Amino acid sequence: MDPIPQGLRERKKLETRLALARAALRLFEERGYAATTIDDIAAAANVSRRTFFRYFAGKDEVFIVDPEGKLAALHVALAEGPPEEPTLAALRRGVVALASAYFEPELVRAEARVGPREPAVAAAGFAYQVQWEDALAAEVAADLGVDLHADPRPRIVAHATVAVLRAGIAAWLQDDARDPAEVVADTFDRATPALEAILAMPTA
Amino acid sequence: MDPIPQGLRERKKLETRLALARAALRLFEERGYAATTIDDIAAAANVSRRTFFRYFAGKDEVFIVDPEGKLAALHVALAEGPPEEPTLAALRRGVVALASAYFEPELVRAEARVGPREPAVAAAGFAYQVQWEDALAAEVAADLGVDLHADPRPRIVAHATVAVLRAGIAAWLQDDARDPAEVVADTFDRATPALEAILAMPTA
DNA sequence: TGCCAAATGGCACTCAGTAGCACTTGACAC
DNA sequence: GTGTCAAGTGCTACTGAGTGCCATTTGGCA
Repeated sequence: MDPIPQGLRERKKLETRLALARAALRLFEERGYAATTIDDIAAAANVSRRTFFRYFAGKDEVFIVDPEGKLAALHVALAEGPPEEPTLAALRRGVVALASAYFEPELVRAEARVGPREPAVAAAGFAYQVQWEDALAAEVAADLGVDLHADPRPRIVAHATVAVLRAGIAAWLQDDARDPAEVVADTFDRATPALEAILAMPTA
Repeated sequence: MDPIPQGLRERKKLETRLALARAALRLFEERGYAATTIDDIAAAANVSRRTFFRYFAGKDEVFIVDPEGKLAALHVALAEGPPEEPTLAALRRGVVALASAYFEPELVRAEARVGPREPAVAAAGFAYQVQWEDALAAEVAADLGVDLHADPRPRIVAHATVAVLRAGIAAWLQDDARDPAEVVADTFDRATPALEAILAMPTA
């Protein structure tokens, strides 16, 4: 999210979103995910149940902000390079874009705390990750000029790239001081030889 | 699933499961996922709504069979090698086990047809994939003697390995004639140099 | 100050998912 | 065969997720 929202309206929205997420985090840890209703979360955040759904798509996505915007940012990042650039350069821009776009540290930390104990929360986050993998795989397939269904390399390198992103975020969680995009970029650079080896895989 | 269930009871169970999955596949394609209720599916399969939930955990998992059993099979496969074997040997056994255990071609094809159009169905399948990635990552971390949260390699190689599995299944979908486990094993073998390159990643 | 649009709250509704209990039907011993 | 047991099933009732609609409030702006 923007670090300093413009008007009062935008500031209040951010405040409401964080209040809902904080309430959910607290309640999930106090009594568990299943035992917490959306009514509970909304009441704890002093808004109506109806408002909860105006901020989040569901109980399992209460730590996820604007997934459509993130996917759009990924697509933009993949498309904005020069036509002749190496395949990996586009992937690097993609993961860095995901790590910077709309990055809300408090929600990332909340998901990292609740996710391991509540599979539904982890699965919700993972569902969007699949879209990133699809976008990355399509980019690689187009770049190599191969069929996504016949050649395994685009999918494998896409999965590995998302794993790099997740590993980078995990490293950032251990060390808040650095910028998440920078940590992810570092991780990607160290993984580059491995990603190149995937692209060098024999195709048949 | 077992190709030839033992008694009448077991055969009827398999029949009911497939009837539900077939009805769901047909209805999803006819009128879409959201417009299909579980009542519709159960009615089309001539069972009660209550029975549907005795076979599947939810509408989004109507093509998924016994995920706990698959995860257990993975853990068994990872554990059964000799202590000194190479890390990749255990991973190979793991994905081959996943490709063979409880493999029901009709349901795999159904999920492949509906998944791309219905994100909820795809997400349900991928949710279990996360557990496999966790298991594989833990295996690799233990094998390398490193911390899963500090060293990115276990997660990246685990993601890539699951991508190999998915790519193998995708290849099998294009060519039913071969055994799925065999196709996955082939894909894994071609990816081996790339997986080794991931393990060779600099750690800091 | 007054208008407009965004945001919210409340209500009513559908449907997913669960619990409990009664009933039916394979499996198996005799 | 016959009886017994357990697995599987149907039915009913309930909670809670998620949505559509409309009235009300509130911030942005002329």
